[in-house]
Amino acid sequence: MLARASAHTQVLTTGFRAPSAASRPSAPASAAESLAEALGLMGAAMPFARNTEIYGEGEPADYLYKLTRGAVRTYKLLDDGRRQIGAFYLPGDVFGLEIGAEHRFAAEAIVDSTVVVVKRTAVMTLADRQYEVARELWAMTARELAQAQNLTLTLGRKNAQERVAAFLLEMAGRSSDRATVELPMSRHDIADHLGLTTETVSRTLTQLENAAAIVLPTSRRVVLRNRAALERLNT
Amino acid sequence: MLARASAHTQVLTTGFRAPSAASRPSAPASAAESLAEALGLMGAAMPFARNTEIYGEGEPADYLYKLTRGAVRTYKLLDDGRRQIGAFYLPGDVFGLEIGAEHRFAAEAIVDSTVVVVKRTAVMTLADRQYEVARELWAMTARELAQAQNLTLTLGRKNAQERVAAFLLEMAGRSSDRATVELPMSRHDIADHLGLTTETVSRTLTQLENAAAIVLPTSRRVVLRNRAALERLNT
DNA sequence: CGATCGCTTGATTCCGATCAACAGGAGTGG
DNA sequence: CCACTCCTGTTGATCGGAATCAAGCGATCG
Repeated sequence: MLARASAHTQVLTTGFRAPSAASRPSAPASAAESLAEALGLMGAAMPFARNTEIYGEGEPADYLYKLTRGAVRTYKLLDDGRRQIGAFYLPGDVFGLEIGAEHRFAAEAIVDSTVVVVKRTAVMTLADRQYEVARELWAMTARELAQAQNLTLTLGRKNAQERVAAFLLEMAGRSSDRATVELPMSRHDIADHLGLTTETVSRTLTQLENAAAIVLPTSRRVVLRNRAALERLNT
Repeated sequence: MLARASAHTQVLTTGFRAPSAASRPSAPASAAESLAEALGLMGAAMPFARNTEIYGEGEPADYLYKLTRGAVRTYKLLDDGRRQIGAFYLPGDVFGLEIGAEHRFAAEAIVDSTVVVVKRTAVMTLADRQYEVARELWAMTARELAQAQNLTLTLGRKNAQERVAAFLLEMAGRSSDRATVELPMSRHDIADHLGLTTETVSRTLTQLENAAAIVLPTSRRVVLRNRAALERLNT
């Protein structure tokens, strides 16, 4: 990512002003809870086209990212091309936060997206001064940990139906409309997140529709018709 | 865990003295790196017999734990008894650190073990005052995250041989002797960590032995004979 | 308008699960 | 001390769920 690296630098040196928004009294709830929001004011918005890389695995983690439009996947590859998608990010989510020097996953835009790019040193400087910021960075890592640990249970011990049900419920929990899920990602992406194949994801969604648990108005829109049935699969 | 809870309270109120060891100049390397060591001085040692619970999933996370002898597993259960072991802990490891109010996994002693139990509020108070402590708590969570994320790749995309090879290499990396691994846990535990069955773990170890990648002097001792072969399976 | 991509469905294969038996060892109680 | 049981691990036979191989259908795009 050579061209993009310089693009980062450029927008950041012109656009970055460290407004220290987390300390403003007008911030919502607590200062800590607003860190994700404050990050949106600390960096510069950058567009990424569909299927383009935001950063690669092993690259220096000099920035963190807040998604404001679109959708992002993070993933690891085995050398023969097998892929594990660690997480999907939706608008409002922060990703790319590392404590080490390098990104442990690669990140790509799933659809055309806009990302606010924030220099890590700026955030760390803030954390040095304000305990609430340091605490919130820790909390972000802890939330990612909880999510990764839940995924290990899904991948280690659930069958295809249970995996897909868990995925739909998780996506529903993150959407504004609790009952309708818009899927920005392909069946292949879902498969690579759930440790399945495209065909199995497709078949399983069809099964769930036949069982009246969901409706598929289009392939990228899922209506949860019988949430209890899905939750029964989820435990 | 009623009897145990009061036991915790008792030993802690008598034994806890907050020596603030992390700030002593005699600490090894950096103050931050010695937090795990300092924890050993902040709590009271408690013995746990083989297969006994240290804490349950969903219990209040009022303590964190440093293992000084034995081995520990943390796990989640599905309601029909399927189990996913999130991690194994060996002497020197810290576990049970949460940012939320509750333990997200249960913890059990695999063999007779000794654990130093530290009140979380004591550590958090220290973190409020010393940036290095807060930073090290964050780093501990980040290390657990990295480990959980690596496990998702294993569980989502690797076959049985690759899973077992990854497990052996990870255990070898944590043992003093790089080439010999002592396994405190049963085949069943390994299976529940790797998303396999007891039989498949056993068969796979036999295959690896037949392929001259390992030797099994006893069922609980593994000698890595051809590390390159294992690493070829690991990527 | 042809080509490519994403999705679905069908047929078949295969890896690991399941079911089953047995051996060795540790612990227990007589 | 021995007889017994229980637990752990290994190996064999069979099964089954998801992967693989294959085909076809729209929708999108150059």
